[in-house]
Amino acid sequence: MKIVTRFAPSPTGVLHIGGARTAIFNWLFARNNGGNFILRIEDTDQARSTKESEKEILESMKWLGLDWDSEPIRQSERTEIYKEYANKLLSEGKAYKCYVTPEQLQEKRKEAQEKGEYFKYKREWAEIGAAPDKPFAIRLATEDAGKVLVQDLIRGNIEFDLKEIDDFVILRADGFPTYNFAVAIDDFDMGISHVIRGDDHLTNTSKQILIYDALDLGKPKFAHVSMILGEDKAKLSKRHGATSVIEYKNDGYLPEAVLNYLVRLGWSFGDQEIFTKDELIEKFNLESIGKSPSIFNPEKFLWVNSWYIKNRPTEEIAEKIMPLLKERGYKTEPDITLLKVIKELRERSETLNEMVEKSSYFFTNDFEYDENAKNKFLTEDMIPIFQKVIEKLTNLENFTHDPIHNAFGKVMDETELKLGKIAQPVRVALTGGTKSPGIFEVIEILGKEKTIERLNKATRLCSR
RNA sequence: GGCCCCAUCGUCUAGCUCGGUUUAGGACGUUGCCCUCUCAAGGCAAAAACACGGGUUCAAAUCCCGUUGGGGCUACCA
Repeated sequence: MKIVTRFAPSPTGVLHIGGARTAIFNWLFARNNGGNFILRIEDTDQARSTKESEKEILESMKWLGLDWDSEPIRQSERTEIYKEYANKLLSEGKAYKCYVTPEQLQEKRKEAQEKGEYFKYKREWAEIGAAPDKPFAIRLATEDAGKVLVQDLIRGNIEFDLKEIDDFVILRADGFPTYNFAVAIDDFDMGISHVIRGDDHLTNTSKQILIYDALDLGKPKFAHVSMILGEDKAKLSKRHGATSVIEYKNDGYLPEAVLNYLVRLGWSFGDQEIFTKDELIEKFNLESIGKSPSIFNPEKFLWVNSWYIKNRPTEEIAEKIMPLLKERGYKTEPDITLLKVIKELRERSETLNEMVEKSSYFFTNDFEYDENAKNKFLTEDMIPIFQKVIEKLTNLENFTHDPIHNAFGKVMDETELKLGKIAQPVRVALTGGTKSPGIFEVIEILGKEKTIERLNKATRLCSR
């Protein structure tokens, strides 16, 4: 059997963390089995669906490296297909027209709730307000007793009692299918072999099975994954901070890190934490997906990202960081200097954005001096020492790490000061603060001209 | 409320399918130490969990039942 999976977002917002993980699981399962991965846009809710949102979801998918086979399919363009199936059910008496308006139903529902009663749609209401020209919805005629069995690859067999299930609407008065109907039809029509989705759809699955049985269609296999929760164990939402893929992209996360972190939320492979994309494709399986919900942990996510910041090729980091540098007005090219800056800063940054923030003094002379650092380290007694450093560095022909180190050694000998006593003030002079890569590395990257210039400026700041 | 799902360190998880090999392993975070020109990175170490109660069994984190807790669904939304 050909493995075909799908990701079916509704274009009513951004691609969020939970949706992204569902997409990743489906994509991985398809790729692992040499199958197809299909993207289906569930835009049957005309009021809430937007093109912009669809575009953004597609962009997020591309950014994550989740490629799909064949063109994305939009449910809004398939209404005729749904109608056909609905009519088939109608003609077979497995579905019927219902003229009760949503408003009338809302009222009945409210009444029942006020009496503390369980609300269930009753078939005899269907004809209320019936007239030849009145709009109607189509409902599936379901049995009153019996069970529906959901066979889940992750959770095993789950039974739902039919007395809990309404004659639910499959085709709305506006001619659009409801979610459950469109999904069932599409999954069949598109030859989906495995439906991997959040367990918030478990009850929907029972309804979809009812549709398949009424139509006598073959069913896909189902795998319901537990949801991703926020730190307070509530469903992940905006108030838990960033929840969309795009936000993480904008915050300086790498797509590999997002992929890696999310796939490990609910799935594992022994003790392994870091996976390349190829490894994931090779190792991913449904059996190792856990049943319990997982809590989204920003700290671990940050750690995964910092791992990729440290380990991705320098050229790749350079390419990604250049637009960010440009935004700040730092003219830069992918030259040796940028590569050196990245080499030093990647050990100290958890995100690309942080790396940019920490790199300003490499690209501009116009950086701020930290007030405390200035007061503590740029003091009058430093003037002769800075002069010695300037003197030794000026004489250097080969302005690289080791000669610079030697130059400092000479200053240490002559002043009888320890390196720390010299390096820290120099650091403040060159970077404006007390935290930076190793001082010899900083000096090498800055080059002779800028280093001397800044030491001179610092000397002036010392004499106040 | 009803129905459904879930339950190992604070968090992600290994182990559970096929009960003994477990003083329950790894990772993030936390704390301490080492390294050290600062900050990091790195190394080493520590604290930290089988929700509870019953069974079954010679033996249970592993199997069964219940309780509790958490989550989801309960629309002519998806």
